[in-house]
Amino acid sequence: MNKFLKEFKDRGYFYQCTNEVDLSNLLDKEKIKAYIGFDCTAESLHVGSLLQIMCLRLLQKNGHQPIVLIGGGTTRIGDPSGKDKTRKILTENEIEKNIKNIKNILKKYLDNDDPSTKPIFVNNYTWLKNLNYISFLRDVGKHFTINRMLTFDSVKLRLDREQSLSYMEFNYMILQAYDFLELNKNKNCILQIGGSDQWGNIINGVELIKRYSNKQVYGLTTPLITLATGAKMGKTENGAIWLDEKYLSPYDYWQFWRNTDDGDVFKFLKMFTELTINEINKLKDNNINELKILLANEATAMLHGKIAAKNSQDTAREAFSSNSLGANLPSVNIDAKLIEKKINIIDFIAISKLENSKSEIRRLIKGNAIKINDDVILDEKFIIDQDLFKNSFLKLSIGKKRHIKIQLS
RNA sequence: GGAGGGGUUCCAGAGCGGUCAAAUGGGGCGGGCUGUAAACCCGUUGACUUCGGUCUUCGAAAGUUCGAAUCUUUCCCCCUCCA
Repeated sequence: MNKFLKEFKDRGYFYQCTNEVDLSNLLDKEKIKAYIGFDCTAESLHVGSLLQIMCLRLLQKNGHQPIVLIGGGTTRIGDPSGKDKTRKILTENEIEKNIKNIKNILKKYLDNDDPSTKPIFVNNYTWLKNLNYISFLRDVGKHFTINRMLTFDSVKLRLDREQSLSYMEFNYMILQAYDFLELNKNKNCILQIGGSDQWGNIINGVELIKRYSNKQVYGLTTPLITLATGAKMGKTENGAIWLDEKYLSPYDYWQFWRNTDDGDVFKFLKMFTELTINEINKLKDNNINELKILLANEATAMLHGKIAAKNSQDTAREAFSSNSLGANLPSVNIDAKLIEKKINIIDFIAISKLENSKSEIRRLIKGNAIKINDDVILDEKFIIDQDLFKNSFLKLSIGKKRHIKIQLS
């Protein structure tokens, strides 16, 4: 089997392929261009897209050139795959802003120097916006039958559940197929990679190119990652695990990986680090918590850099082990004048905006969840005074995992 | 356009004049056990509180009533069937 494909499988990226044997042979013979599309509904990417990003890196490592398609056009329509409801339609400004953010994150992950493998960024709005309806129907639309379109999950599930599907969304798969055709014609792209939920959209592209240009192209999908607990990866109640440090600090990102379920550690080491499969296999007997730290370090370093990863590890050790104050803990500034007024613990936490409901803070206090400098606070009327600040820092803990540095200013 | 069904707290989903800040389940949060894991157990889950209570919630508005998520009227939205 082709080296790229083998690693793709070994790392657990593989779910389905339109024609594995032919693709493998082709990859042995030549360097290709492959594309992955990212939609720009959200302001940033989160770990849910990380597997796709890892695929781009793997392409580059094997000398292939990734095309990153940003769905500026299709985001204006909304992919019905896996959705029960029509998505909210974003404004032009929001979309433009999102595209910029997403691009910046991807650039962090990809090698932008080697001219033969550096990513080609394209935005499908550039071609979709100029489509002429009549000629599009005649040239592209004639290759699709409604009969077949109705059989695709993205459409079928929506109809089966008696959820409405607008004509606009119904067209999504045709537009994505057209993207592939466009990239094939103009960039000689012959492979599309995507999540397993994209399978329908991908084969539509493959078939369209076959009918339109009589060319053979390929599709490859990655599995939907579910956690050992069965939940979907990437979202927590506190929000998504963003890849942008504006939305999630490197420390919190590190913590996300550090808190990986035991059953997912090896899977994630393979998927989200670039340790070789051999190296990973040799780790079988290591302490599971050491492995989680390794995972957190590798994943954080890849995104935020080695220094950030190291800092996060140090901070975590300090925050969790001793009475010391982690230097890199997320910090909050508070006006020194307020402390002079001797405010109580509830107001203190409320002012620092770490919780926005005083009732919630009261509940936390009742539940032994609040600590100041590692001492549990049980008294709602506890007064915060100057003496608690050592070198003008105070360590506030909310629950076992949230440790925050409060700083006087 | 006609006929029916429905909109309840994060979600699902009960309630159908007072005992309702609203059952139950899920999720979340906190605690315990542990390993910053899982499983399990316990608590909690509208806001404010001088911890006595007070205030705002059941699509929107108006009304009936001592009292309404529950009844009436109008309006908005969703779904199903017929045309």
